[in-house]
Amino acid sequence: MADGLSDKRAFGSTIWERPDLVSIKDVAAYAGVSDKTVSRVVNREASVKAATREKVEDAIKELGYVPNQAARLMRSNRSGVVGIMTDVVARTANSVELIGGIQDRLSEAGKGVLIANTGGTEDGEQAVWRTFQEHRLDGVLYATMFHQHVTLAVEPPPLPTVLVNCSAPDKPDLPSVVPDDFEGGYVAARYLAQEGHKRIAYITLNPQIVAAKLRGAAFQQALEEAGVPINGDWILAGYEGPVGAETMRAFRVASELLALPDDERPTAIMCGNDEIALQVISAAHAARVTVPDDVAVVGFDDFKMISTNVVPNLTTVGLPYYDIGKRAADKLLRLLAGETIEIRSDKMACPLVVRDSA
Amino acid sequence: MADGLSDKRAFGSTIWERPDLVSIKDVAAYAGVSDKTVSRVVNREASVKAATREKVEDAIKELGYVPNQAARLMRSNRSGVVGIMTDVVARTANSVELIGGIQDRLSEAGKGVLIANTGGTEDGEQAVWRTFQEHRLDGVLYATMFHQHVTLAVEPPPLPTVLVNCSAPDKPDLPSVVPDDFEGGYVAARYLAQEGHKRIAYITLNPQIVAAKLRGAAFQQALEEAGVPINGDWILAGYEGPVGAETMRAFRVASELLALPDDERPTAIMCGNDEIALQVISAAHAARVTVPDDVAVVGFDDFKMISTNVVPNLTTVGLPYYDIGKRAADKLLRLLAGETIEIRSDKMACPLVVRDSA
DNA sequence: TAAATAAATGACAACGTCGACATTTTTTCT
DNA sequence: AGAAAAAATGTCGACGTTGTCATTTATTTA
Repeated sequence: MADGLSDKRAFGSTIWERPDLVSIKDVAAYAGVSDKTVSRVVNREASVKAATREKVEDAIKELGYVPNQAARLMRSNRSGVVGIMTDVVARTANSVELIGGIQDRLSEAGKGVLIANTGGTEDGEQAVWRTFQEHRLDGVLYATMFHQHVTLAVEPPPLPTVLVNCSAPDKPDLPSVVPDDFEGGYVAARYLAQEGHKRIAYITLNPQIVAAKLRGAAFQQALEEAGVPINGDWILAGYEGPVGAETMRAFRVASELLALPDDERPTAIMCGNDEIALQVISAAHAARVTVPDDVAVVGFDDFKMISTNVVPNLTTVGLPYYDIGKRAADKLLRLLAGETIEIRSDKMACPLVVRDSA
Repeated sequence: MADGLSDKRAFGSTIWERPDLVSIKDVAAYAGVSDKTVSRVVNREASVKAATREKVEDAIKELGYVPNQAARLMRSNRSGVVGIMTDVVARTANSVELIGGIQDRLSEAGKGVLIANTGGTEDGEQAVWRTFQEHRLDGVLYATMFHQHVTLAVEPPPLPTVLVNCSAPDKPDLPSVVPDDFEGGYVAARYLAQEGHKRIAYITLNPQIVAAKLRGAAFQQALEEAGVPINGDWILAGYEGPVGAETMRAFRVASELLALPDDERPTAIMCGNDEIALQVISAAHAARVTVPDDVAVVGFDDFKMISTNVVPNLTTVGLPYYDIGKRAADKLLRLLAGETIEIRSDKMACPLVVRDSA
């Protein structure tokens, strides 16, 4: 066998030889017309006689001609491709929806999509900017995994850019699309208040995170407005450690909360995200406290993998990542079309999804 | 305000004017050398005097020159970009790792990555193949969300292609990289047997799915080899409905299993994936059956979001998606380099991750 | 020091496509 | 039928880069 492998066909059809590429001129010669006429057919321009068009189309099919975008680009200097630059977003569950929304909107507009990871480093980001410029991308969507504040590695961005899920406080002119974490937190807390809860605890994300701050502020405001007392001891961090390397401690925290006597225990726990909520429900089970009868649990993020699989299904606040992606793409497209963008920072509403846990 | 918006600076720095692009000739003129010399500097070719190189590099920096990849491509007809074609994979949690692995390997090799979704339709797939050809991509990684059998919409694939997480039974020559679901199922079942379990149930994925079949067969073989009896009534589907639109029923199924008297109840439940496992654990809690003391639970897939957050943490079989991606990318690169690929279908081992639930 | 060799740089064409403009063919109108 | 207008098609060059080969400049050798 070792010997036979030198044969080109040794691996059957998986050896792709790179056929001499068919150009527009080959087609023109084959069809007996000029290259320009072929160009016209390919680009669906008007003034081509039906008979000619047919002749050309046959030739195209016969020769397997595929237009060379690079050559097109070279004339127009517009690639028709938009870049998505992410820190590590392309590796998280959220990102999936985000990118889906972006892709859907861009492909509607006939744009291609190029995804690149910066790896979270400044060097990485610079390299990506460079690649994007080399490929003459039309624009860039700069997306992060968490809602956070960012500083671009290249200032000002050398290509039209929209921030997605992040904002640049020192560059307020950069358009951005972010979730309205405040509103989401507010809606969730108000819901619990309206359901009659008077003893509400809150297990937070890493407090460093922008989203955590906004949600926390909303929690306080909603309860104040509803006249529900706020117990400072019941606002507890579900994670510990620095951003990006935190460890979960929601189970422990929740267990302590739930170990309180019946009439001192919180009747509702709001959670910084669904992962925390899962730990809280696990803790409730372990403590023989039933959800939602003894404690209501509200999550955040609506990670479907958790929220629809845990029993009881999670009542949670959805992060509209798909819509954020779509909106951001739309914004970039409008920017590219030369429209003036009035609203620099779009905040997308976070809907409360009521299921069984609260 | 409405009026002022016509002013170019109304939106501050977020109006990117497209500056007249700097070409190699501009740099050459500025540096007082020929365009070819600039080209040599840019491409780090040997024979350029240090003084000249410096002059040129200054000019490049001064003018902000960025080479135009399209023009390069037009001469070489090689884009240096690899396409990832997915059904809907870019929208699922698994895919995140898969794509990460691919990206890491490809960027090592200095290749770009272009991700495109087919939307799962034949038309969509054809459109993507076309785009890939138009951009003269070097090669294609054809990835699916589930380990499954596929038929390409364009036969034979017009570009060098490696299948990722799928295989084409009617095209055995197409290189592919898939998880070794059989081995994973085998390891999990054997582990339970070795732990002394004699009454083991299995709640499966949609039985249509390739992975489900392989894992099921492995379950049977492992138990047979271990001399553990197999109860046909305890092999139950955790989902119902057609592939892609199934509904979860693992909670119900598990609840029935767990409602059996203590000495008839399974002492271990193997699950088709971690979502099923989460429902099983939920059911155990509801039935006041403790995990793992009364029932051990083993998941599959190691979705971190579930496996590390539910308490007890899930013992599960990891799907090495990152490695699969990396391996597939590597395989494609070797193919592109003209190497002969000996092994057409790589099966990647699925490691058992022992945590607390079994 | 002149010739021979090596190193550095330059001139020019070509890649595939399409825009500007020119030319030919067809259709319409009188 | 002949002229004018409209439609169809063709010619040519430019886009930015690099390969080929030619030319200039610096270095080594006899």
